[in-house]
Amino acid sequence: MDDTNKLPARSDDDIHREIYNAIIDGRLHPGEKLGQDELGKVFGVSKTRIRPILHRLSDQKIVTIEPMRGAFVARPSVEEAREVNAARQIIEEGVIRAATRVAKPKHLKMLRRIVADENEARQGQNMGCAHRLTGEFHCELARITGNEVVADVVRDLVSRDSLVVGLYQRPNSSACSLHGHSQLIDRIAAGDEDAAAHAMRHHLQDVMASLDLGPGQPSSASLKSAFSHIGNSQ
Amino acid sequence: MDDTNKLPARSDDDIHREIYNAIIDGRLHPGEKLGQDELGKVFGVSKTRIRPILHRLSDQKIVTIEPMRGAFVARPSVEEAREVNAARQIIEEGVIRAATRVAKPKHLKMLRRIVADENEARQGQNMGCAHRLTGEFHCELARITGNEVVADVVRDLVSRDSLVVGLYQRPNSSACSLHGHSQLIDRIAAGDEDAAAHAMRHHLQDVMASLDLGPGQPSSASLKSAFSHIGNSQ
DNA sequence: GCAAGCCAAATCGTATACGATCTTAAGATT
DNA sequence: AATCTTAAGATCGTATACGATTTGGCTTGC
Repeated sequence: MDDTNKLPARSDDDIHREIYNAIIDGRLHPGEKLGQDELGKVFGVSKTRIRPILHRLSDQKIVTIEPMRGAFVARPSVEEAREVNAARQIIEEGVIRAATRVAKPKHLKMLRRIVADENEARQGQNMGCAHRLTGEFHCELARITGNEVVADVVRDLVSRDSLVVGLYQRPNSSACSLHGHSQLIDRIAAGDEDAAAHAMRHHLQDVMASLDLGPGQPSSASLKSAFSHIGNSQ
Repeated sequence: MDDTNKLPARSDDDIHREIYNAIIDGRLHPGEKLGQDELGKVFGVSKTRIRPILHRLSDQKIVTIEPMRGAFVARPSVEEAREVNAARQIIEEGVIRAATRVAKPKHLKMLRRIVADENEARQGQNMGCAHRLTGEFHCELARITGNEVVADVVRDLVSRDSLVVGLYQRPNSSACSLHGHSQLIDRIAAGDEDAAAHAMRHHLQDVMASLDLGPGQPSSASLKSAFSHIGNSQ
């Protein structure tokens, strides 16, 4: 939407965001190889600039780097999935408590709008967009605290969970998050901190329970096609 | 001297940790310049390997990178200090609640031991060690949750706060944390989640209040002396 | 026919080299 | 004397080049 006819993304942050989004949006699948030379050609730069970006993604646990083997889109294990979810339960409890204390009507409005958009996307069978908005809800909730550090932490966790959901989600069982989100908003609106915290924990548990924790298989797609919108031919 | 690479092959993580610890322990002061060539000579490697490490430290907000200028030890502003502290209040509330729910006697024992060590260090005027243990207490508290993701998040936040404290701490007003930590342990031992959360918020507020938020001055020390224990000549 | 070993191709990790940009300091002008 | 200009030095950012390691296939032997 923003980078249509702009020739190759220039800054390191742009390239980082490009790969990041490609992974979160599911255009690059878990397990897929991210060759340095190949990515360099895609973005029209040398692999010297690609390497630190891959390491940064590795720090974010979005990418796995195997020494002398290369970088791959992370394929979180079931154990890691459980741990990230548990971390979200712990951290987002503090977040929703803080948010409940300071939430104003405009914040609630914003949250309701996200839920509405998510509902709309889901009705339109636009599952990718709906999935993205599901994460956006939690990020927006963190932003209510007015604390950017907290927002960053939550965003990182949500990103990792996006990978998990993409891997282990059952075909058609994700309507529960809509009800969960609405319930969270109601609790916040009521100013009931304990109830909101309780609802958050259960909401995240529900999301976890809705997953199919059998091993997901990485379907390999073309790397170049995922970045086709950049329009840089080798 | 024979610099024919007889130092144990240092991994990037080792170098990262070395610089990281030097900053957290206060051997490198906020604002100090971290030249790529200079650091490369210190560790006996090329700046090619130093650069990504500096970027990684920049992601952790421990180092500031000014484009085309270089890297410097981060000198968090008063505003950033407040934000990190606020983030800790939000996140560590969730942490201490989770810890209270699952804490076992051995965990309490570990926490009390850290407080004892901290007290001992403070009596022995070993303020650097005492300061480090103050952070260690909060990290250990996070580890009680059994969740490594949470522990990592807390460690990052505590690290950033270490820089803040090093910059803005008043000469001799840091005994309050001892009482605060003991109180936290008591609340956890009592299994009173709400009281523990309340105590945590106030503890972190107290730490913040004990700071002198006048501008701290960066004292520039020699870069090589900070890594003198590595013993790499030239 | 199958397994083990070796060689070639590919890819990664690091060092070196080079152009770009900022800083510094000296010199000329007002 | 102060300030603007300019040139030299230093440092950063990137590309290229080279050694190290893995992979996959082919040969060889059983």
